[in-house]
Amino acid sequence: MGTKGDGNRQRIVDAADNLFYRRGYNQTSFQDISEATGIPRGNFYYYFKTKDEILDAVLNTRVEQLTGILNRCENQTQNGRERLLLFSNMLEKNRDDVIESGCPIGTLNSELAKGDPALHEKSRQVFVLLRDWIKRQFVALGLSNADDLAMDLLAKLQGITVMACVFKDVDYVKRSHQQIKDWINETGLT
Amino acid sequence: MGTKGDGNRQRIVDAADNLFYRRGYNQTSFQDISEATGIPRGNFYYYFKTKDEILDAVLNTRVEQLTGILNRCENQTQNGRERLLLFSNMLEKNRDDVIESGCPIGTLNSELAKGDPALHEKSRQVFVLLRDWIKRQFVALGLSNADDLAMDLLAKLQGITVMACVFKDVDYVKRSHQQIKDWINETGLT
DNA sequence: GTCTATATGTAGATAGAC
DNA sequence: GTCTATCTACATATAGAC
Repeated sequence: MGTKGDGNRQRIVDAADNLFYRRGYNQTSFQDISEATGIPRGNFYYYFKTKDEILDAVLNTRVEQLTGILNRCENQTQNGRERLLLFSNMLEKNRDDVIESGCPIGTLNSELAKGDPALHEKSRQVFVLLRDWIKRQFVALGLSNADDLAMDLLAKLQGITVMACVFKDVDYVKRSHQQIKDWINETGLT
Repeated sequence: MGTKGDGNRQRIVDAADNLFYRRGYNQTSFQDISEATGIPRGNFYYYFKTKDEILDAVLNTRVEQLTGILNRCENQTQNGRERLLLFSNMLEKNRDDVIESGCPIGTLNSELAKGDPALHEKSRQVFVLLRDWIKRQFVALGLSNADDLAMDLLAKLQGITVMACVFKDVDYVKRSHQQIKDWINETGLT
């Protein structure tokens, strides 16, 4: 509700978002975020009581960003298949980051799965959002196994990002994204 | 080369292997390993100079274990397709652990990708071993795009493990492993 | 609201007695 | 070879001046 500090609060969240992705949550210290923003460590506690609360804010931001992406896909076409292709194309733009650091939500989820279950649950919500949106597109195509297909598409995307990060192979990523698009175009056709 | 301490050394490696999988490398402390083994912290430095050396020993153990698994698959049949199915069946047995903590080599790779490149490179070698073995089975089937198919199979497996760990859904894992087996059986048939 | 100084805990790593 | 005591660095978190 404040007016002045909100800018600083968002700068902390944005820097944390980036660092949690590139170095991981546990390996990102307050000092790292402080150096990235120029805001002193002690000041963080004016906006957040704990590091967990920063993570919570980061995940909220990611949900908002993903919602924006999905809304843009929805606004461009009414056809479920075309929406899925648009979404796939948007992911493809992050190719270089994926090769370097993996999928932002996938790797964060893997990391948090090994620690506090409450944190893991929060990170899972980003996947829930995405799964439901993909499912709705398949439902719009009249497919009865829409939820299974949503899981399959997510698994394909996650599999590619893991392998991309392991082997750092641009050509592999290009080829695999084409396979994804082919699969979207074929799926559910008689 | 010693005679007495080798048992303790292996106990440290085995406990670290398990903890690195369930909690992650960075989140596993010497105290954790100490409590798991009953061996005092300070004693570790008789066997390993740094924590990185423990990781190195763990990765060597994993390479050996994986080599053993692959050899067993090779000894049971000469047919590449059947070997791949045997391997897939072996992975399926780890279903509960995968749901809880993900793929041992996949999640470790994701974690190490965000830190020291030298550590990441070591963990990548486990994937290289696996990729080459799968490739050889496709080559034995006379398929010219064997390496691409090996990457595709690895991506499928990794995608399933990520989603399994995110959503903790046993039925999803069962269904997906059946898809893998179907794919292995179809691939390369005219 | 902002910043410095500091409290408290724990990490990896070392020294040296036995 | 084994173990205890300890060093140094850095983590999250707090207190309080401005």
